[in-house]
Order: sequence, then structure tokens, then C-alpha cells
Amino acid sequence: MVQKRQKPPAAKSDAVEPKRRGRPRAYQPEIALGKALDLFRKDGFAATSLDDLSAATGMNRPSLYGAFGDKRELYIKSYQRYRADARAAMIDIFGGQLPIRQRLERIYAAALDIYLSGEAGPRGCFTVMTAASEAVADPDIRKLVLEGFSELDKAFAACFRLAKENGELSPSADPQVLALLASATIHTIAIRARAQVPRKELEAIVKGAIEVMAPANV
Amino acid sequence: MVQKRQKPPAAKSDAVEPKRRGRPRAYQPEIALGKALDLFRKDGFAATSLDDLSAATGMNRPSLYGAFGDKRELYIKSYQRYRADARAAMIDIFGGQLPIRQRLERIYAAALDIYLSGEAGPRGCFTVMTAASEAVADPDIRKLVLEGFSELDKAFAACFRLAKENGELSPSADPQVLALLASATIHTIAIRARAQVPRKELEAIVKGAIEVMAPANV
DNA sequence: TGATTTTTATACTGTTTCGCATAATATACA
DNA sequence: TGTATATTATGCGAAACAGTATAAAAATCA
Repeated sequence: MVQKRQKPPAAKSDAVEPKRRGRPRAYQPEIALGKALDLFRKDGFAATSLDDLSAATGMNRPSLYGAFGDKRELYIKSYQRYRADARAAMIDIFGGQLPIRQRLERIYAAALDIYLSGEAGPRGCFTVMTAASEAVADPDIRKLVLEGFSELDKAFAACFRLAKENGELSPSADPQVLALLASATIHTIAIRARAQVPRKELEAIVKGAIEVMAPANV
Repeated sequence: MVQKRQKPPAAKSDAVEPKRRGRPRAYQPEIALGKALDLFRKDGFAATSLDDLSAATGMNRPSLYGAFGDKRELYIKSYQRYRADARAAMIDIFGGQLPIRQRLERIYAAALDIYLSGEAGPRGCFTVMTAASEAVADPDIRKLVLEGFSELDKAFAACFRLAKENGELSPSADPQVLALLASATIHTIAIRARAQVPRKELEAIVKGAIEVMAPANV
């Protein structure tokens, strides 16, 4: 069988642009999605209009629809992007081999970086914000949020299990229970951050929580 | 000086209707405010329209404005009503003399009752929801929310201080730190409740947290 | 009974909202 | 060079929105 046209072997490299057919896009989807995420994090779903999103992304509305679907789909994609970003920022710390106390310190420091960033006030944790708002009435979004909670709970549990095996925790310590307390600490600093509690205070909360979860004197 | 008209001595009793002058109100302010609070707790500020509020309260829009001011003022009054209700539900337990573990159990049970109520899905903690949304951009609302956090932190701290004095806690226990962990536990169950985590799971979180904060064996 | 007062009921205004229809534009392909 | 394709740009349209103006209704007071 004769090949009419040779399809150039798709290079695995990300940088390769596959030469699309019509008028080229005036936007970069990843960047635009990041801008949409910023807006949703700042104002929430209901208070963010498509005009706001259009202005922030530099895409006009038809382009937004073409690229991401309607407002709800864009919200969901923004949330998934947030999760991917947060995971990327955390995975090295969770997967590393630091002593439990240092590891917790690093985790909470990274979390505070995420929650306190934002030019127009601290943006908090998008999972928590979404749980409080859209997750109530929207089953698909709720499922994602529950996944988010579970992912964090499990990551903390793995940390505490490992620490217990290493003799860093009391033999009576329950990794599962400690993991839920660690998540609770995440949630409380996320919420307080959103209400503009200063970083110093949040760090004090973290410090106290670590002292209870993983006391210094074995 | 001659009194033109004698003003009847205002009876102290609440039940006394002071015989108002014009057309009588067709609504009861306290009941209407409760309905507004229900709506705001369900959908949040931005997603609740004045039409919704008008339908829920049975008041038409001009009456709503006359009684409570604009939407923002109504939200603030609803939030203050929520705080008053929550305080009323908790004050006896916080002020009582139960052993610390039983006291914590009662507090969290009462909190779960508040967070899980609601016909159209669990309504969560209005302080947490408001912190996540309106508190960011509105200084007045933010102040109220910070008050709410502080009030709970202090109430927990008083509990743990008393328990320590009674020898119910380890001498090394820090009531302040434990109070913040107790608040964190409140926050995590409030958020998870909103995402429809079942009561059993939330109760398990509470149980584990109590075990860490106030261990059974002194 | 008639005037005053207070609330309710209706409807209006101007703005904002979401989603889409249509036309212009810029590229690849033949 | 002309055609097909994919995107952008403009703007329409119906609905929802917050807030208010105006008139009707229901009470007290004289």
C-alpha cells in the first residue's frame, strides 16, 4: 500500500507545535487557564463573570467556550489545574525522606505559600473554597473535592506510618488519626488565611500542631 | 410644664405589642431573618438573589429593604443571627462542669447538628463559609468572622485550662495549642460536612481528635 | 368620618449576565 | 492563487439582577 503522504513522526518533545490548520490561536491555553484559576480563587464561581474571565485571559467569550466549554467546565478545569499545581509543589516533600517534624514543617510552609499568595488578598485553599460552595449542589465537583481531601489524608497517613516505623513516634500513635489532625491543621490555616490572619499567627498554629502530632522528645 | 399627652409606661415584657401606627406588618422580622439565613447558608451571598430572598421570606423587595437594608446588610444581619444561634446552642456546654472528654464530645455533637442540618444538603459552618468568600474583600464582614474564630478559640482555651487545673490533662499540655487544634477539628468537620462526608466519618474524626487532645489515661 | 402614618403590592429602570450567531481574519493545503 | 479550516471580533438577545418609584391598602388618631 502506497502512502499518499508521509506523516512526520510525532516528536515526543513538548515544544513541538503540530502546525494547526486554520487561523492560529492568539492565546496559550495553559496560561489562560492559570489566569482563570486566579480569578476563581479570588472571587469564587458565582461572583466571577464571563466578562471578568474574558478580560483576565485576554480571550473573548467565543474563544473561551471553544477552548474550555461553559463557565462550569472552565471552573472544573481550573480546579483540576489547581490540584495539579498543588501536587507538584508538595510531591517532593511528601515523597522525601526527611524526619517527620522537618517534613511537616516543609509541608505547611509550602501550603502557606499557596494560601497566602495573591495580589488582591490571600487566595486560600481552592479545595476548601470549592467544598464550601460549589460542592454542595454539584455532584461532579463534589467528587473532585472529596478526592482532594482523601489525597491529602492519605499522603499525611503515609508520612506518619513511615515515621512510626522509624521510631519517630510513640508506639501508641495512630497514623490515621494523626493524618486527619494534620489535614485539619491544613484546613484551619487555609480558612484563617482567607480571612487575612497574618502569616506569623498561622505559623504559630502550625508549630503548636506539629508539637502535638510529633512531639520533639520521642 | 404641662404634659400634652401621657405616654403609657412601656411594659418590660417582650410579648407586648406597642400598637404601631400604620398598616401592620405582614411578616415577623425574626422569622424572616431566619429564612434569609437559611438561604444564604445554602447558596452563599453571590448566588442568592433578592428574588430568592423575597420568595423565602414572603416579603416583597421593598419590605426587605425597609426592614433589613440592602443585600449586604441583610447578609451581615443573617450572619449575626447565625452567631447568636450557635452561641446559644453551645453556651451551656462550654460553661458547664463536665469532664473534658465528655465536654468535647458534647461540643462536637452540637456542632455537627448545626453543620449537617438543612433540607437541601448540609449547610456547614456559616463562619467558615463567610471566611472563604465575603470576608476577603469586605473589611466589616472580615472583622466579624475573625471575631467568630477568636470567640471559639477562647472558649476552647478556657475548657482546656480548666481541665488542666483539674488534673485531667498532662502537666505538659498547652491549653492554647490544644484550643487551636480543637478549632481546627471544628473547621475540618465543617468543611467536610459541606462536601457531604457522612456523619459517621465526621464522628470518627472527632473521636480521634479527642483522643489526641485529651487522652483517656490521664 | 376624615387625615395621617406605615406597610404592601406592582412595576419600572438601567445594568449585568450567559450563551450563541454572524462575519471578519489568518493560516494550511491543493 | 483559490479553497478549506480554525480562530478572532463584534454584537445580539433573552433572562436575571439590584434597587427604587409610585400607588394601593390597612391600621391609628382626632
